[in-house]
Amino acid sequence: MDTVDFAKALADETRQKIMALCCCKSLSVNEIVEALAGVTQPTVSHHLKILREAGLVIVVRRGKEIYYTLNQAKLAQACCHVAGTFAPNVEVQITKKE
Amino acid sequence: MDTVDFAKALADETRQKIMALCCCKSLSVNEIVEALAGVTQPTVSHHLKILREAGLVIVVRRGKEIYYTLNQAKLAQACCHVAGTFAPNVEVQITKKE
DNA sequence: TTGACATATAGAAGATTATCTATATAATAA
DNA sequence: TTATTATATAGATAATCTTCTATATGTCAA
Repeated sequence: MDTVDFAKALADETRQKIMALCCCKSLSVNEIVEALAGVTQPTVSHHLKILREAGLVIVVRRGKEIYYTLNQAKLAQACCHVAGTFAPNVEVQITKKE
Repeated sequence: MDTVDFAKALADETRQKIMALCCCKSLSVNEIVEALAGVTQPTVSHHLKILREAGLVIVVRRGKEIYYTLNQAKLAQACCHVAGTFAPNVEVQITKKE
């Protein structure tokens, strides 16, 4: 992924809250809306779209609900790519996966 | 550093060009302006201010000129922090420094 | 001190983004 | 099919950000 697109996807507080929420579990849009408290459903959908287009979330439909999960591997990879691009003298690596 | 501030500092194409330019060498503001070609000096100064406030550049004055260098260590550290925050199941580490 | 050069800051204009309300689309249940 | 629930999209508004021009500040040399 392009480093500018990646940085832009990260560069919003609400989006980072959403990322933190669904980084380790699958949440439906409504669950995210409830967890955020103070943000409307269309706003959450808007942010999810940006994360989706950046390839940072995994999307699964189950019945009426759509579940979002942060793609940790993709995110870690993008972080390493940024470090590799702008800090070539520092070795940043993914050392272990689960 | 806050992950939102870090992401915002990265989230601009011109800023990333500046980062790439002075990631491995010290450049004066005018040298950056010349290298960018198409961006005015005040615009460059504006972006350098944002990078400075994010702690991502090292600033040294030599005579009339002010030299900027990207702080690779800080940048790599911030990348690892982002990965650690949002991808806790992936191990991203600084494995070697120079 | 004055002039020249390098960089920063102020303020305005235009572009992009975040957010809202209203509404459309999709899936399910009755 | 119709009603209900879940999510997405459209369009408007406000805030934020990028960029410019004009100007101020800082440094050095004459």
